[in-house]
Amino acid sequence: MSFTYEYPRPALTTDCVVFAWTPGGLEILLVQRGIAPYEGSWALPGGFVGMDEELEASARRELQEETGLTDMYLEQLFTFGGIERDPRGRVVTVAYYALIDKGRFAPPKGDTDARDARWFSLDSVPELAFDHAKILEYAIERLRAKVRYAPVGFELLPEKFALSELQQLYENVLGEELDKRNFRKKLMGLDILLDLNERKQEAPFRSAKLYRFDESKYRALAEKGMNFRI
Amino acid sequence: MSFTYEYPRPALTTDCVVFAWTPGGLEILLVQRGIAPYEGSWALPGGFVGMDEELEASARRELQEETGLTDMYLEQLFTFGGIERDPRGRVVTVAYYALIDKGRFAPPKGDTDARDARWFSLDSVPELAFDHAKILEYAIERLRAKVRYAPVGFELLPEKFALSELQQLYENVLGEELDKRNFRKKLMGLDILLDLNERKQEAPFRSAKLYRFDESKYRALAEKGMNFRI
DNA sequence: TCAAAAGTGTTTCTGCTACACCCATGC
DNA sequence: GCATGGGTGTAGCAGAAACACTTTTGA
Repeated sequence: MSFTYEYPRPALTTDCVVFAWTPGGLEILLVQRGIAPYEGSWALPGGFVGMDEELEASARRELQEETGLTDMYLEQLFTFGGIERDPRGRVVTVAYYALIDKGRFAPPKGDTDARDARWFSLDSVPELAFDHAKILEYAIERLRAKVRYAPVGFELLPEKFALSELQQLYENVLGEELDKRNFRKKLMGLDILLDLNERKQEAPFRSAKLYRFDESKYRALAEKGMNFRI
Repeated sequence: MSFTYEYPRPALTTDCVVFAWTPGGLEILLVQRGIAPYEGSWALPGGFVGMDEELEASARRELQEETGLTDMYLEQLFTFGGIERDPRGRVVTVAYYALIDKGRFAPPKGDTDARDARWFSLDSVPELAFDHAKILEYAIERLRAKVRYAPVGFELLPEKFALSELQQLYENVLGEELDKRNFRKKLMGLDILLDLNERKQEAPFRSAKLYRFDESKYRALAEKGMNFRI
């Protein structure tokens, strides 16, 4: 089967930078390519956009296929269209980034296109195929900017989390230390955290209170002009 | 001539929201389509991406061809890929927005694809072809956010401008009134305006001092951690 | 001398920053 | 009883917001 057009068309793909957080820091999900070009190299999960498929749906489908992940926060990042970015010819890619709670998912598995899929700590990312290093850099920059003015950090945590976990997450994303008292004051002052009156289990010392991000409350307050700023 | 591929490919275009400022408020540039679909309707300037053309270069070329504008501030906005957005079939568009000093250019002219090109005040934009109303909305939102933390507003003014013009511009973009004294204090405090020791001509009353945005000074200060915030 | 816009300081308030100790728990 | 992270308040400071009058110029 083949498809013919009057004018040449670039191929169109989506690629996705998937972030997760652990107490050790931020991680991203990479797949090892099972086919040329860059066979054996690590790359962002992604693939060609179907003809009847929305761009975001394409990104979600690729993630599902290559890594088993579904239902995560996903946001369009930037479209990369450099002429030489793919040796197979002109390929334009719409890049997305995703934020997931790593605990929600089984360890990812590869598929036919992807031999293997693995988490990498952000400070030990291998060489990446194509221009994926540039895309990753762009994604980190965006995430760093966005956590400051939008409540997206919660997407990286389990539903129930301790304030110290949230603070650590922010420190990892922003790359700077934050004052514990000021951080807690700020978060509590925003009035968007629900105190669950539960405590984290299994600690060899005092256990931490657990909170949940109250999204509907956040929305209501945001309407009224409150603005999230960390 | 025709081009054949193993898998179907969406067509790829760029479209551009061109903003300019006048004392009457913000304006955008629209072209009247000379060909189907939506023949006769007003639309954003744009067109198909060439096979050996960077995305941004495509947007610049289309603007040059359809409106005569060159060398303006241009930034990628978002990629719109809705399945039904173009009746001719699947067309994905990478949207950009541009900021220009209207005074630098002759009144725009149409070309073959565009019967006519005209400026429209933002509060009297006609019905737009395709999903261009959505793209416009997105661009306004982006511009509104961006002028607060980056010195892009200057792109809409002539090289030499009065502080009151800058303030009016900000009021138009943000849709709110600003205090004159606080605005001047803030801008002067940033120390990125060069006092030209000139005054605006042709006023039937006291003439205003002219300033120029000192980009290299801005960059130097930005490096050192100063942050532009209005 | 009037009309129109340019230009200028001070006070108040709010929100950010800096900073150190006691508490609860499991071992 | 000790090691470990959890949890708390206050004072000082900087930047934002509110606010009104004088100056300059041309007609």
